[in-house]
Amino acid sequence: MTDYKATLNLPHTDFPMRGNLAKREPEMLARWEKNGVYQRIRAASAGRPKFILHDGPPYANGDLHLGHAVNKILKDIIVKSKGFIGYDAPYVPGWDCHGLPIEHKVETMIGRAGDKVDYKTFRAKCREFALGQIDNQRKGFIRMGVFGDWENPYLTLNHQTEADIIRALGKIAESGHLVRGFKPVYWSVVGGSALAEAEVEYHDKTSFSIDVRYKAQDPSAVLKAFGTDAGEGEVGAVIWTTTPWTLPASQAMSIHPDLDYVLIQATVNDAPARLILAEGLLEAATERMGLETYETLAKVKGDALEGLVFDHPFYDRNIPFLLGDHVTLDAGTGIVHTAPDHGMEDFLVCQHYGIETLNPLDDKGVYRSNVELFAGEHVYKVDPHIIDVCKEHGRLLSEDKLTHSYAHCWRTKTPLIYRATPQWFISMDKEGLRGKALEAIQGVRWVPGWGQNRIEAMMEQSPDWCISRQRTWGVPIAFVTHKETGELHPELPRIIEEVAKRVETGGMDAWWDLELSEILGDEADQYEKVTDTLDVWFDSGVTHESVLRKRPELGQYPADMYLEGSDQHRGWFQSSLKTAVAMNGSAPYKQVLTHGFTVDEKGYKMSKSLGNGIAPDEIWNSLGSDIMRLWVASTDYSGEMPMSKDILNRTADAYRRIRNTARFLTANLNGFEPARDSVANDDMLALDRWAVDRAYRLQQEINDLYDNYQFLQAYQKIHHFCVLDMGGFYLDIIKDRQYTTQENSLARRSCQTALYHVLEALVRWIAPILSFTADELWQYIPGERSDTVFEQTWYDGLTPLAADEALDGAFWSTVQEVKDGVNKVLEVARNEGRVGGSLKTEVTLYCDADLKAGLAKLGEELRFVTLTSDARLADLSEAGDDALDTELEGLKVSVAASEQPKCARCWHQRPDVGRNQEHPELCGRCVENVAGDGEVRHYA
RNA sequence: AGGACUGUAGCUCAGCUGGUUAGAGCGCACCCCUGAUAAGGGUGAGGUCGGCAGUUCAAGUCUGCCCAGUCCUACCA
Repeated sequence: MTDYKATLNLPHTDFPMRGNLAKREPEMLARWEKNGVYQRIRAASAGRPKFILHDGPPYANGDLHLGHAVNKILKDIIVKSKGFIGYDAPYVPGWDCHGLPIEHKVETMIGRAGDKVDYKTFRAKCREFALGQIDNQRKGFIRMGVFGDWENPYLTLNHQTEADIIRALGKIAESGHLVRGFKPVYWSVVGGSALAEAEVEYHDKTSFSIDVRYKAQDPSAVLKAFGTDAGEGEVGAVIWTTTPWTLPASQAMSIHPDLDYVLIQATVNDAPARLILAEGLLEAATERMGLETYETLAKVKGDALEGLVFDHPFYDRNIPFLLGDHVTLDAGTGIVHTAPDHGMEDFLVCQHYGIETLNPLDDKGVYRSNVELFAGEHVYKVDPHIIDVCKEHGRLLSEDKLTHSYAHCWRTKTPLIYRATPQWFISMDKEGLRGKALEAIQGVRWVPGWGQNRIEAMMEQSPDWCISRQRTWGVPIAFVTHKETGELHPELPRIIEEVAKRVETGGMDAWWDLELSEILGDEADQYEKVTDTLDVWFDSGVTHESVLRKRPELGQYPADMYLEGSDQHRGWFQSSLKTAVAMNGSAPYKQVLTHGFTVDEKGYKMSKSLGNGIAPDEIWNSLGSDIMRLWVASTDYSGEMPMSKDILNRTADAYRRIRNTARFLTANLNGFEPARDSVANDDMLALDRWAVDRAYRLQQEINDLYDNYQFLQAYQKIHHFCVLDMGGFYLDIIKDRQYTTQENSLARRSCQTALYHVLEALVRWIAPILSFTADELWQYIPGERSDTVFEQTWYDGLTPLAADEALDGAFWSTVQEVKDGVNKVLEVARNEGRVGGSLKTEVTLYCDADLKAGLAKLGEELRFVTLTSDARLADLSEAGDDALDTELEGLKVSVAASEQPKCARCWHQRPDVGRNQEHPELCGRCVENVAGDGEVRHYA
């Protein structure tokens, strides 16, 4: 038997079937770095319209987790796809470098600033630490295939950036949005410093527990509010507290608007007294106060009592009833003594009612000289004295001790107090920032749309933004204030600029080292430097100023897009918006895209304790970054993003399918030189023109999907194209023609031309997502081409079917339905054991008139579409019992095993096999292909 | 506890303004092929559309409640 295999044009390529990505990706990264892919893209896209995605800086601490990966990969897909769409889309990654977490890390390494090491050394160490973290994270981002200017990222710790942050602060101050105020913070009286929430530990502490009565100034008003005039004796409200030391700062009492409050008749100190407290705590409270007999006189909702005024237990001070949702029935009396100096909720309630703080305690926890009765006493020791004073005034209703969990300083292990301290705020309302911000929100495109509601709600409720921190590792609030008045120096802009210039060269230490006389001359001794640092949210919040405007390759305001996790509505989206509106009166972004968080396959968040987390390096070291990227693209980022080993494996399956489709296309371009062998579209066979048309149409869809950030849809379309249009139809059909026709025949070159066009398109479609694979594939496609696929835009060599095309899209759609019908009938026969492979069969298609006329257009080539050795057309009316219905109206199909001899070359079973003496094992067309002028094909 | 979002076959997703037996791909099962071969082709089985109640002639699609999950309310980035 002659070996005719050698006469076939079988596919061949060196593009490997298996990605082996974990090994190959690093090689590709090395090549990209060596050839400067990012710079090449910049050069290739120079002059195009810009699309600026401004990077939200991750915090420069900790190893990368999947959330980082999702964020950076989404950004990368956008940046790359915008490139293919035709934009110049530079990407400057950034890092957020200041702040408490780094400070903490460094503290554990070298000790506390101002204690074990001096501040300057401490800051230097923080800087060094942050840079180390950045290096680690950067390696990871690069490994994920994210393109950007990794050599020159923006860092909030760059001297230039620090200087610009200070300038931004100055701008905001100039515009009048900045106010100085007070705010309670956790304060360590032993350490003499403010603490962040993260530095608070909770330990048991024994405190005094007292009930105190506040006397109504106008009893009749209270009675009226209760709608009664019953009872006798003083009218008073009862509060309960475990912090008697806060009573000197007591300025109000809070009640809940929806709770029921009762007025009871009781006896206190042998005198009749009427007391107010919450009905829900009546029993517990009266028992605690030892009120054995009492009588309820009236009951009313809290909101009916708002504004009633009482006397302070021992000061001449008005104490009003305020309404607050924070009041509960957990303990006490349902009436909360309210000292804005010493509680966050107290502070907020009072702020709402316009009650300011008193600031009675100094840094060491000692009452200031202006505090009556207790001046000079220490907060830790004053409780008994205060209780005595209450008793003397007849205000004390109960006294006990209580052990409870209480906030302690993590360093000194001493109890903490809340203490109102002077702070700098960006006011939401002083200059109408809130209203302007809400207006700016309207002009932004929020993806998905609910992001707008979310940020609007936050902006509406947002309290003034406290931007000052009593920390070491942060950009200094470079203000100079008058020692007596606390007022900002009138020459603020000049001072800011003086400082900024120094910081540009010397870093933030320049501020701490600065002698005021250098910039203020003789008046220096009247002023002092503010020692607070900026909230790190301010650093990143003003990158629209310090980075977006400043970097020449960006140089644009506002950015086209900000893209972060949904938590950043509260974070960066908001801080950026506030600062931008304060400085420029507009939003810093045109579009905001939000993604959800990663969860496991059951929808639970990833956590160490559940052990359900998957680290990015696990993925890129096993399956490869492209699989991780494909997972990102194939997951709906608008909600939770489930991830598991199983999901990853599914993703890898899909990857292989796309890769193998590309590989098959490549393999069939073996020997094809596009410049030499391409066939003009008009000369191509009908089916080949159809394939190119499919790609043409799909490319338009894909362009729009990428352009609108619908990566999931783009991925699915690409995948379906590979599976359905190509694998299940086109490629299956053209194999015969590819393999059997003459190498340089029109039949084959037409097909190769189509495959080439499809491949050129496909490699670009997948590039934003499967960056490694696309660029690997790029090297195997014939023809002259750029160094990387990323220097390209979408392939422009695709041609749609002509409007007057005889075999149009609808025709081929019908052919696919016919093929489905044949397959079903074939499968029936196969299951009955009557037939095996489709080439061993002959089919008869019984068609109605329309269908028959249509299919007749394919003439003798119908069998190549059905993949059978013979395919005959017949009238539907001729169908016998062996013809089975199909899902296509007007089509019945019968199948029979072919009786004809098998051609040794093309494996079709044809009656003309053996007619040629020279090639007795071949069918007619194979003889023609092997020894003649070659078979002619018209359609398929 | 409040605010926002999510919940359609084992997995990833479609299901427009409510209207025929809820779709696709993957996976799975079975079959074919062995000239894409650690590939390829075909057929098929899988869903009380988170649950309950309601509006409606009609609900996956509207309303309410409930359940589960995620993010934010903690100044922590």
